[in-house]
Amino acid sequence: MSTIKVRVDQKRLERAAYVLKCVAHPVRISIIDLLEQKQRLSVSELQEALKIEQSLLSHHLINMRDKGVLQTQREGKHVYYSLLDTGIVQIIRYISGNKAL
Amino acid sequence: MSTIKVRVDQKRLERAAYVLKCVAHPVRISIIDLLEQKQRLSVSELQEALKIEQSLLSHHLINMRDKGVLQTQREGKHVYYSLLDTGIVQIIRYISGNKAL
DNA sequence: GTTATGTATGAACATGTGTTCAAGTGTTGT
DNA sequence: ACAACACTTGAACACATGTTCATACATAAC
Repeated sequence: MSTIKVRVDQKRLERAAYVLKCVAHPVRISIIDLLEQKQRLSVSELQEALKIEQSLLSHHLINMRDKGVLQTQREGKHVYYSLLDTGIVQIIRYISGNKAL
Repeated sequence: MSTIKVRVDQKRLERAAYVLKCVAHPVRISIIDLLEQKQRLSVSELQEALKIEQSLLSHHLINMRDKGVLQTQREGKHVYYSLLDTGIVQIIRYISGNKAL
């Protein structure tokens, strides 16, 4: 009787869930998709593409940055966001390219 | 001035977020990990491995089944769960094998 | 300085999610 | 029929999350 064990330790599990949660939202998936196409985009460029309220977008962006998915650079009035964790991209690419979905 | 567009359509976005949400939880990641190791496991076997309350486990399992990630077969008193969507496995494998996490 | 533009912040609210508990359904064995 | 076991269900609650609105901050242009 071989007992089975979870191979991933608790910390990794929590971290994995944390990252996945951050991706599991239509708006955030869209943001990642856009940033994969064009390395860096300002908030207003993203807003133009997503057509959502500015403050809502800002909340999502800051959320993603705080979780280590995005990074920012200010340039004058504009703030440019870009992908930091490229692993996320692979997940999105996999998911959005999956016929089963 | 080339405007950028989200490449994934709304329905796929929602579905992708839906599936990812279903994975974005420590207990559910563990369940997937266990079911990858051993094709099918009964609720009590899973409970033994996860050491969580039975009804909580049941809620998670049914949730995952309803979302098309798992499937069930009853055999006598036992109910066996197994993975239905193998794509999920790849995501978990990718995430849990990611040094960056 | 003031104004306009781009972005962030915080409170408030609605909604969704995870968990527990108590009770329910199936199935087997006696 | 009854008890014992394996699992499900639903209500209740706490907590997290998404959204909106109004307001604040930062930079540039005048």
